[in-house]
Amino acid sequence: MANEGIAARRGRPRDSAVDERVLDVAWDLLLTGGYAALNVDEVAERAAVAKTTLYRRWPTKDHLALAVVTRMIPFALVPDTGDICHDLAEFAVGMAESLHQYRTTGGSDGVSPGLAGELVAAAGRHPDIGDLIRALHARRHAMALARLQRASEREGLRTDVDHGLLIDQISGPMYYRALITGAAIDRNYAERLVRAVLDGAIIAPARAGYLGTGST
Amino acid sequence: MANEGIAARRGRPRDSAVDERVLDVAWDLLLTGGYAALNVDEVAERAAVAKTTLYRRWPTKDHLALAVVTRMIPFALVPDTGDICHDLAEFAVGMAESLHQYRTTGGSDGVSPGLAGELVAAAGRHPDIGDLIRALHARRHAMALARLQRASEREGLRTDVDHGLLIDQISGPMYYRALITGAAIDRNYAERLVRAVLDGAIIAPARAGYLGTGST
Amino acid sequence: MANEGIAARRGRPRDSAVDERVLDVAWDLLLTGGYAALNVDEVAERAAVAKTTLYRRWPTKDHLALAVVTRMIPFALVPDTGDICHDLAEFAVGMAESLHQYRTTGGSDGVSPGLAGELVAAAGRHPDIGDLIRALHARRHAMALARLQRASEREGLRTDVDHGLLIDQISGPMYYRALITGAAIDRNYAERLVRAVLDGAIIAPARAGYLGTGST
Amino acid sequence: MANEGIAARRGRPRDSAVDERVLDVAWDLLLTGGYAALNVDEVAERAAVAKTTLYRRWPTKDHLALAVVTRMIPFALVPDTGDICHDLAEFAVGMAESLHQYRTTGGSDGVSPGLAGELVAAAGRHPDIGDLIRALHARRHAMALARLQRASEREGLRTDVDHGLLIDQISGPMYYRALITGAAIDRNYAERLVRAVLDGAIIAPARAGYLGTGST
DNA sequence: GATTAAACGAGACGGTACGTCGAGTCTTGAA
DNA sequence: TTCAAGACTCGACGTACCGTCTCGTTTAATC
Repeated sequence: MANEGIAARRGRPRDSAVDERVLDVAWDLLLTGGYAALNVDEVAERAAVAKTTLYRRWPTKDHLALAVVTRMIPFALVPDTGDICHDLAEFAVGMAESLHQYRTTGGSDGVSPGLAGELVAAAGRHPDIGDLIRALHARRHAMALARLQRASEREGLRTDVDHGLLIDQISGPMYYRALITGAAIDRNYAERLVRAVLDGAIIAPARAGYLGTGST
Repeated sequence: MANEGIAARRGRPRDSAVDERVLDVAWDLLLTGGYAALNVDEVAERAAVAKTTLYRRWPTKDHLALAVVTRMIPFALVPDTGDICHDLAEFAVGMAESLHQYRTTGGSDGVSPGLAGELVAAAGRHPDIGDLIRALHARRHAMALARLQRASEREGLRTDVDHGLLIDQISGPMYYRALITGAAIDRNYAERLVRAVLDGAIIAPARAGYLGTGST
Repeated sequence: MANEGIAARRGRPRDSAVDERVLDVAWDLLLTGGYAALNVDEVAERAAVAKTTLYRRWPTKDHLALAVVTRMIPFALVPDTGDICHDLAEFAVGMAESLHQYRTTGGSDGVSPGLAGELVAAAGRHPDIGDLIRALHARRHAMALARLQRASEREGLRTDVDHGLLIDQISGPMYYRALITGAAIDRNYAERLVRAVLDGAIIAPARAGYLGTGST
Repeated sequence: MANEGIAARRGRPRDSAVDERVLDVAWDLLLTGGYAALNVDEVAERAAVAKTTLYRRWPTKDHLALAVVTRMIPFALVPDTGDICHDLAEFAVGMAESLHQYRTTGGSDGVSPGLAGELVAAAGRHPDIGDLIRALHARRHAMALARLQRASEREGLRTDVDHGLLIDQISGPMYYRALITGAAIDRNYAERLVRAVLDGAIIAPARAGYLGTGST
């Protein structure tokens, strides 16, 4: 997102320390007071950076916010331990943790969508931000798809179920709760969700795997 | 949202025509230019209403937007025809249609979250808006739960599946696509989703019901 | 300012207690926070009076303010003890005291014109208020003129000096200091002023009168 | 009022053309409709200046008004021709002319205090405006004092009269009439006033000077 | 006693302007 | 060229306060 021109360009080179200072400050503001507290002037002042410099790197406050967030909040990845139940559950838990972080920035009440909501809105305001976010999710989707593919081949996942749909059934409820209903998204919910989704999608033997039968 | 106290209220009563004019104008602006075009001054002027009056009823632009939207975009309800597959599919389709409307206000590209994203952000900015939205969804959730309960009793829905989770698995992906991935949410997707979710949740005979086997 | 038509009018008569309550409250607000604190809504609420009622009596906040002020701040009159020096000095001192009161409303610093300035502005905004104020001053002017006339006849005041001018030379500096320069207006200044003005206007014997030679 | 730092300041320098445009427009509005017509939004628009820029220079509408006025209405100075009678008369006439300008802005009736009244009120509302105005008058006062001092030395002005008081006796009535009584303040009045004040303050020979005996 | 005229309390309403906030651009001088 | 500083534009928001209007209620004089 920042710079990296290849050929040594004329003139004074960009100070890479700037990126760091700015993103740190911005993250701090986001943590403290949420999106509303992310004020460009404030960021510039605290980071001892000119607004010009700032805008040279991020064309918009929204872009800055996205940069901060993608840097600080890990994007849930899909592990591959060989146990699809376990891996999907971990995937869901990672997602839950990310979303929880979004929720709790700005001293929020833990129910409101918080930062995540603002980023969704930002995606609506700036097509390129939308593209970025969608690309990010597409990457994750592809990763999950690949994992499911391997599960089909090795772990008895039914091949007649729509893998994409299956991923939606896991990711969707997480975001739904985070953004809309405000319901809790913890490890317990993540695991129950994965179990429910996989139930019926896996041929017998796998059913007795990692997640057991569990109860709420 | 407006008034209707029962006991003879003192003072000049609120002019209910104001609500109508304002909401109409606001809706028009939203349709035309999206959330960014919803300008309080403009609304006031076009509706021939003083800004003070406007702020007396909706304390914030966000509140006004929510009012407009809840009035103009029908909230998907859960029908009850006796066929749970069909009913849930209709429910999902209704939701899809609502979300599609959110997406396409303001001449959007049909991929970005559009108005819905802004409302989610608004829910994060104003606790009371969050509460309202959550209450709305809770009402819908309860309605769906009741429908599933009846399905357990009459239509062979397995009783050992978590009904709440089941609803999340339907609503979640819809919102996920609407707000995050930008993927299409049409009748086809809605039906596939419901089929996938119910598959395994219903005891044999029902499987051959309304939705058939279908294909992407 | 209030009412009391002569012939008993039809309908409910005005409640004279209202005037009192309102003026008391208004005066209190003026004292506490100056003209800026004189808020019509606040007055109405504190006096437990409807704004309608209030506006039925004083067509404007400015009118109300004037009413309050003319009720609470005594208008300097011209005494007649037979000693023109003494009487004019007392007159000036009375004026000084009134102006001091204006100055010190609203926790002022004692230099700013305070309430008096606002009333002057009000006189500029509403012709009728201007007329009222001018009439008030005209009345005082006439009174002073009459006093000077008697001084001409009995106390050796030179008849070739312009009495009107003489009054201006006394009143003027008082208001000038109160409204413009912020200089002190106390008894000392009042007396020095009168002495200076009368000096030369009075035939010898009076010069050794009430005010002596004084210094400062 | 504008800038003029000496040391080369960092950052974009203030555009001095802005001051000019704004003050011109504001003056125009004042002339046309008086203080009530001095509308910040209007000024900004007509001067093609952002409101923010405007408020950066004048923190308040009142401050702007004062700036306009001090720029456009010449402040009466004290000439020195060697004839104290003549000079003071000119001084008074200058003051009269200024005050007349204040009175006649906004198509006033020529009796009400007009703009001057509003400025007096402004001085009461904002301590710094009061300070500015008082400083302005203090400067004039000092100038007049100096002139009187020279008159004492060269023109036979009695040294035992209080020069400050003498100035008050000239300035005071002018402002008194302008702000309070609404009486005319023309050259004739100014000259009569000066004559009356100096009469008795000057040792014989000077009495037959510039102003003669005059009549109303 | 019924009617009627006016005052009153409460509070919504219209209108106008003010001052503020924040985003993003532009113009300097210095590195 | 980049950077720091800071002025500038643009646009909207929310607030404040004034004075009017519309109810329903109360008080008294009149029929």
